[in-house]
Amino acid sequence: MAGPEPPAGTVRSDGRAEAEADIQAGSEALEEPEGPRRAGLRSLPDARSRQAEVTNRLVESARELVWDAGGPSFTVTQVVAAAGTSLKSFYRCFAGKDELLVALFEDDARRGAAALVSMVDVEADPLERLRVVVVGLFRFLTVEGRLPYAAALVREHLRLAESHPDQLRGVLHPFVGVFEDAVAAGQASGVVRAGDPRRDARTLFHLVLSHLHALICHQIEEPPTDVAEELWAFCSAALRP
Amino acid sequence: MAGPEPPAGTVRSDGRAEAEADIQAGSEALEEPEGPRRAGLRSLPDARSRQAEVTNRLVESARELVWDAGGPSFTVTQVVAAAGTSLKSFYRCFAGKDELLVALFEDDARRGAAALVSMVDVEADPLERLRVVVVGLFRFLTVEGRLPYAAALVREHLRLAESHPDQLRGVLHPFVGVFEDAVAAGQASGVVRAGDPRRDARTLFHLVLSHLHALICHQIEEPPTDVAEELWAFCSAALRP
DNA sequence: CCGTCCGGAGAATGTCGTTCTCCGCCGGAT
DNA sequence: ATCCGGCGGAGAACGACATTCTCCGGACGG
Repeated sequence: MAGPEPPAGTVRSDGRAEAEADIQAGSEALEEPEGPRRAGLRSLPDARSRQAEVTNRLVESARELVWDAGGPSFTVTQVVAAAGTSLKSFYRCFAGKDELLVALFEDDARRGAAALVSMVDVEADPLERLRVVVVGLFRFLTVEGRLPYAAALVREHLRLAESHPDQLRGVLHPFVGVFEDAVAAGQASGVVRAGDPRRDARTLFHLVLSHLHALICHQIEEPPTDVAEELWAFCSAALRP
Repeated sequence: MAGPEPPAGTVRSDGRAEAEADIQAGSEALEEPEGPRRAGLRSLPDARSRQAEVTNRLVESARELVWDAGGPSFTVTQVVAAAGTSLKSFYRCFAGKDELLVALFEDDARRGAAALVSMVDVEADPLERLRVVVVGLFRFLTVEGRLPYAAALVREHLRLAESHPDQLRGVLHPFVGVFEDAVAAGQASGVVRAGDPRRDARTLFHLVLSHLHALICHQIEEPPTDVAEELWAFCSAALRP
């Protein structure tokens, strides 16, 4: 995964894939020129791809553990056991547990944003598109057993935003980007009041996460579908011209 | 403010008394009747007040540690050292570190809500009162060096909301109550659209916290005052009839 | 003065993240 | 084929903490 550009996301053919370079710390030694000087090593590319392979397996295992433990309560030892590798390898791939979580969230943000985009693209009306972004993200995170997983994401995301602010900004960018595009499009077609699209996007995003969290903590008793609609009612009122 | 609850606004110099019953687990033995059976003990009331005293000192020490460490990174050992008591006493007062945090937040919520109410009460116009609630809470939490403290509050509040949902609901009730009152008053005088005041109150509250957190994590670069005004612009748009 | 209970000091335990050590193994050099 | 150097696995060691447990002194009713 350290390579210049794995096809990983395929989200949008445009940008927003470059966050990767920032995400993985701990692989600083990799970019030195593989000139004839170091010819004696086992092929560098092999080492890279093996490491990328391990990294992916670690992230996958972490995802599963978070999924069915309903939180990042998993231990590093569990992750490496599930990934069939060793602690040493883990710490060669990530600077620590938090870095793994960041990588996991980055992966999820990419997937989620892709899913969201595909939900939005079937709509033509700008306002309807915006609605689908808000409600769609909410629904995407509340389907079936994904709720506890989403809870972990919401909670840890706040913690990580404080300890790794720069990386987190990059991680959430795909999501916020989708919101931002939708808001900007709404403004362009006059169905959304003027304003900084990025700020509004961030606000909407936080609103979705807040409601999600409230739902998880049983501070709200209504069914998710209703919550989603009420959320959208609030947002659309706030954004109407 | 929801029915049975004491008026959130008044800080009640007594305060704190009945909350203890909920907060401190681990003192099950205290409520047995002090009949002649157990006459041989040192006076029960004394024991209670001494314990309450210790509880207060622990909470105070925790507040200071959170304050100048900028987070709940303090250790239990530090708290008891600062409070001049022992681990044993700590665990007699609280079931664990989290319970202490809950008690701390409860205390702060009461103080903050009181401060908020006194800020609001100088205004007469319902919409203006609502504005002061939103902007006032924001400002209250961003003054001077309170920001890191507020950060800890926001972050841990989410974590605790998952592990102690019932207690947290009670803890935040004072705050949300102030919002709820303001929203309801706004509805009554027609400056706020119809809707469930409690839900809207919760949404506004979460919006304030989200913006606060964004500010803390440097996801927003503007000065706090501007953020507060933009926040209110969003909220007032969402709530206008 | 005595037994009893309270509460302090702090040692012991268990869990984790993180680091460190040892060692087998594989590919290339000789 | 044999030797060598480093990669990676297994997992022990370490350090921080929360939480529990043990011991002990001292106060207080009898």
